[in-house]
Amino acid sequence: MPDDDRPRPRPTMDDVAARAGVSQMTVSRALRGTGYISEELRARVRKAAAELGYVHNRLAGGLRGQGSQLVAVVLPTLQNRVFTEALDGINAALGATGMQPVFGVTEYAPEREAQLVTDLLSWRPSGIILSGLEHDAATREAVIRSGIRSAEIMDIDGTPIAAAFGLSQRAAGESMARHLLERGYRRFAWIGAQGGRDLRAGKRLDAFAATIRAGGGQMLHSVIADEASSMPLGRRLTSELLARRDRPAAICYSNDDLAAGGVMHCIAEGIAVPREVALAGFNGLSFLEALPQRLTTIETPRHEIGRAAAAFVTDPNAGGGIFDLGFRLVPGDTS
Amino acid sequence: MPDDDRPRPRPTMDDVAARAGVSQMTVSRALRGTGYISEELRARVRKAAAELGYVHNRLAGGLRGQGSQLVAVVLPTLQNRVFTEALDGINAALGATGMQPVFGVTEYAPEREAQLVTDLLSWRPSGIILSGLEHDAATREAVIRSGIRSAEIMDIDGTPIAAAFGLSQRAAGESMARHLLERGYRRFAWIGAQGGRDLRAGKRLDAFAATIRAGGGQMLHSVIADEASSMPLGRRLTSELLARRDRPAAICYSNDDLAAGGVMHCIAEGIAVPREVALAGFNGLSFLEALPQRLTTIETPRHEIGRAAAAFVTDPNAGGGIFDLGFRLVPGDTS
DNA sequence: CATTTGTGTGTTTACGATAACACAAATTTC
DNA sequence: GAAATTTGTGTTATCGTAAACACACAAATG
Repeated sequence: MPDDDRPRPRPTMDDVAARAGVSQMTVSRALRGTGYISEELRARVRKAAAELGYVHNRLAGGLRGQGSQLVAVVLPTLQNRVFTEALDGINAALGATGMQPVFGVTEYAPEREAQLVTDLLSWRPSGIILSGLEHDAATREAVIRSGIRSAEIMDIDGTPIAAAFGLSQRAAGESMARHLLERGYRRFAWIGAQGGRDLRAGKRLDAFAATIRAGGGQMLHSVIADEASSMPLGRRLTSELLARRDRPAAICYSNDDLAAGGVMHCIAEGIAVPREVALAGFNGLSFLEALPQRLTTIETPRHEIGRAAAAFVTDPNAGGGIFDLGFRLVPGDTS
Repeated sequence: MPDDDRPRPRPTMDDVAARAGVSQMTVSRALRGTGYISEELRARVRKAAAELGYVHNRLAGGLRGQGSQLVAVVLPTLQNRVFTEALDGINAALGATGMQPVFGVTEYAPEREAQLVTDLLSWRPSGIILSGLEHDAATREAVIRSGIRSAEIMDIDGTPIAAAFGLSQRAAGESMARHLLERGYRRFAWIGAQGGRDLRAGKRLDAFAATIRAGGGQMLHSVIADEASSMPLGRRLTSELLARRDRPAAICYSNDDLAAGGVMHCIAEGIAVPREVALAGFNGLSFLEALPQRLTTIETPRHEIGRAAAAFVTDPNAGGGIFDLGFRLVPGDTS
């Protein structure tokens, strides 16, 4: 076992240069493929680098050069599929550019967002992707001062720092309300989670309730649990709601996890959906397709939102603005 | 509007030092809170930094100092809750240390893993977290040469580079098989996904099948779809499987998404579970609790696995080895 | 044939922070 | 009261890379 205890320093470009018999700068050019360089030298350098086990040091590169080849991503949570799918989209788009995401999670707390943005900016990322349009003044300020490209995802009802990619949460809430009114329902309830910290869900609820009332319907209940959304929570809240005297004819959930939980409750209790009570979700999560009862939901292009936002922040020429990637109301079974 | 078009350079510690009337080194000490420094100066420096909107440059810090305050994380996919939950655990543990995760996704392709590890190592992270114990020789080599702390998560059946945090996938498969045999089932089928690229699921299947056979049972079918696992896929495969002549008495799925899809199929078709066919999943995803039919599953401490792995790589004194965080078989309803 | 233009390589310098060392002044210790 | 320690601050060297500039020499252009 040829063991070597001292943590000998990692090889640098100078070491590679010495081995290949060229200058350090030539190594830099050869490995990055920039500027003019002969094929022969390029091969020699690559070989020397491989033999030494040379690993590029992007800290040094980023310090000297411009961008750091990192993109900062700030998400409210990793427990909601919506954000992990958006992250997947971001990751997919970055994969093509050689950039890497560094990320942080706020748990829906604005002050953590501010702290996180500061921390992430210290990596001098080439871009930053935030969730939603509402931020602390400090957060906005920090992003603007940084001068880097920014994108805000999921919501477009507001004024982005530079660009917003998502859908109109208000329009989605309104659309759902109109659909249910058209189907003849008049007595509604809403079930949500995250204790109102999810501002996008709040916008949907506001628009939903306003449209319902304007259309002659009633909002009987609006239950927002403090905990994170999940199928079990949806099941429990539905159970509680349906135990009340003034049963709604339709329940709208702030997302599909909750709605699926509602379906489970109805299946378990033998409650006919949608005859006895109609259920509607939000997001179009793929597992809805597997439910025995097809729910009404609104499909959102989460992956595409992430992809587009990442493409935006990595393209220095792309112009900002509001990018509405739309949504699609998917009607559920009527019997 | 005092607008300033030229992208004036971001303030550095020198600027802060000038404004606070101290040396640049004092600024470094004041902001990091290292060494001796008077409270008065510390306050003055903080104030100057805030006024200038100074943002620390960790590229420079990392280059000169040792660690880069980054932890590299390599996951096979973001579409499986197991890994996003582990990521959440990693993130939670890192939050306490001021480190940030940089991550990449391999899509279960070993060669992408090798590339990704090289890319991530170029950030000179203080640690790296990989998924599973099977890697390309190049990947292992790169991690070892880097000299940084590493942890491998989810699996412990094998030899880790430095440390493994997870559970014995074989023991889990065996445990499930024994449980089902005890319940009297003898005719089995297995449903999986990811076309066998998920090596951990493969280990579970091997151990499961071996135990079933040793216990006098038969493995009638073993269906591994090529696509990613999901509830709809589980529903489809279950439907196909149950349409065959030689129906199994029990179906074991490689994870809960697939199993839940199976439940949905049975509910929709009016097939009694577990009387007509028993179903068993793997992972103990929380949504199982919401199903009308409680399935047998094996709960795994995914969040804790992530947390422990992150704690390990950020603690320079922690000793390596195999850390079995266990699993728990949760029996389903029997009627 | 003189002059551009393109190709290939080397030298110098700067990026922005931290470690290591140096040195005063204020305290404590014996 | 001298020596040792603690506290507080500054100076210098350095991390590993890439931009900027310089300089050869070949081929293309007029």
